[in-house]
Formats: sequence, structure tokens, C-alpha cells
Amino acid sequence: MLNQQPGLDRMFHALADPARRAMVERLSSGPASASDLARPLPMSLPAALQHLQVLEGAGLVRSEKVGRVRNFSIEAGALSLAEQWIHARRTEWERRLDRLGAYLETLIREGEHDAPDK
Amino acid sequence: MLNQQPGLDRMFHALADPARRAMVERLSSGPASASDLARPLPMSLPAALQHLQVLEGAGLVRSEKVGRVRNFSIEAGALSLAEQWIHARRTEWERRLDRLGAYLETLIREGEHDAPDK
DNA sequence: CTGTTGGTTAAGCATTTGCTTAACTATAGC
DNA sequence: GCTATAGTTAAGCAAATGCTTAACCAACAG
Repeated sequence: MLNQQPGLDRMFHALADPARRAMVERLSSGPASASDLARPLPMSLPAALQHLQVLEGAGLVRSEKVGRVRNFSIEAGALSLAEQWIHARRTEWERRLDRLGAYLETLIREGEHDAPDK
Repeated sequence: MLNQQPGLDRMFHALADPARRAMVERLSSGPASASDLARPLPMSLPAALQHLQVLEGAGLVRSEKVGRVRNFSIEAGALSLAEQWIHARRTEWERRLDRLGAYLETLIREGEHDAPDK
């Protein structure tokens, strides 16, 4: 089995790093150049560029070079895959807990009028 | 800056591996023992245990030992952190795109009755 | 008590990450 | 054309990952 989804792999891996998340947060409020994104981070520019490559490889971010500066922007809707996966898990286990709750309730009801005393 | 959140780090990192996601998927539909979880995976039991440790370290999963078997179950609501982060990003950039759209629209409207011809 | 099952611990190893520095290319401004 | 700026490429390195096998411990079953 093992739901093979390289998309989710790369997506979650990309989001697992605080520097990369910071970049995504920054880009959520508008496009920015490579050095704009690198400046606030405590690392060299090549390092920041590597992070951006990871984000782009995960499809979270798009980049376009204009003149000598490379501008990055959010790939709108890219996170929906991750969002869907998480949401699926949540609903799945919530429904399970609901069923469990209902079951326990029937046990209690039955106990109310047909209980063997402890 | 760099929104330091080890919780998100570990959470996303835990979800970045297909074997670990498979385990979470399996646990979403009910508790299971260590070997139950390891069996479908193409790896040794110690390897699977290491994955489970990662999941537990990320707070996604809880385990309790009864007799000689260790039972794992989903930590309900653990994913909400990740869900919140993703949702925040989505709404942020959607609002931005809305504003951008509105701005472009005003440009068009202005153009309609006050256009310098091309 | 003895064997089998379920799990744990430890050591070792190949690969991947996340950074660095240094050298280089390409554009923009004067 | 010179020079400063923005980015790219490459080499190198320490640490973290993801596995393996082997040895071990604990509990239940006969």
C-alpha cells in the first residue's frame, strides 16, 4: 500500500523548516526578490537560495527572473494538497470518535434499565 | 524574526515521510499495536518503531504499553496546529489576491471613461 | 520451566540536509 | 567601460536521517 505521494512528501518536508516557513509567510503578503527573502534570515545568500529551491521544487512557490533579480511569489492553492490530507485525517478520526461515543451511550442506556449490579 | 515553532517543525517533518503518513492514516481509523503498524511496511520492526517515535515526539500519536504489546492511537486534535498554519497562509494570500483584483478592477473602470488611447 | 512472541537497545553505515566559503556571471548605473 | 549589485555554481563538511543486523528483555502459553 503506502500511499505513494511525492507531492505530499516534498510539500511537508519543505514546510518542516522554520526558515522556509518564514519565506512562505513573507510571500503570503506579496512577491519578493531573492535577497529580500534572504535578508532577514541568519544565513548566507546561497543557503537562502537553496531553501527557495526546495520550496519551488515542492510547488509552493514560483519564481521569474526579470533583469538580474529573481522574483518569487506564492503558488496559490499549492497548500491545498496538504490541507486536504490533514482534513481527511481529522474528519476520519472525528467520525470514529463519534461512533465510539454513540456506542458508549448505548451501553449506558442499556445499563440504565438492564444493569447487572457491580 | 523567524517564527520559532519547534512544534510545527516536528509536526511537518513527521508528516513528510510516506511510511509515517501511512501509520497516521491507519491510526485514524482506530488504535493498533506496534507490529500491526509495522507489518504492512517494507522495513524491519526497529525501523518502524523509530518512525513511531518520531510521530510520538511530534505529538501526533500516543502510546501505552499493556502487557508486552504497545498500543498506539491518534492524538486527536494534534494536527490542528498544522491546519491552522496552512489556513492562515491561505486566507492571507487570498485576501491579498482579492485586494489586487479589486485594484485591477478600479484601473479598468477608470480606463473605461478616462482612457488615453493606446 | 521453556519456547515463542512482541518489543527494545545498540552499533554501524550510506545518504541526505543545511550550511559555509570562494569563484564566477550578468545586469544596472554612472 | 568600470564598478557595484544580484544571483549562480561548485566544493567541502558536520550533523541528522533512515535504514540494517544482532543481542537482549519481558510476558504469555503450553
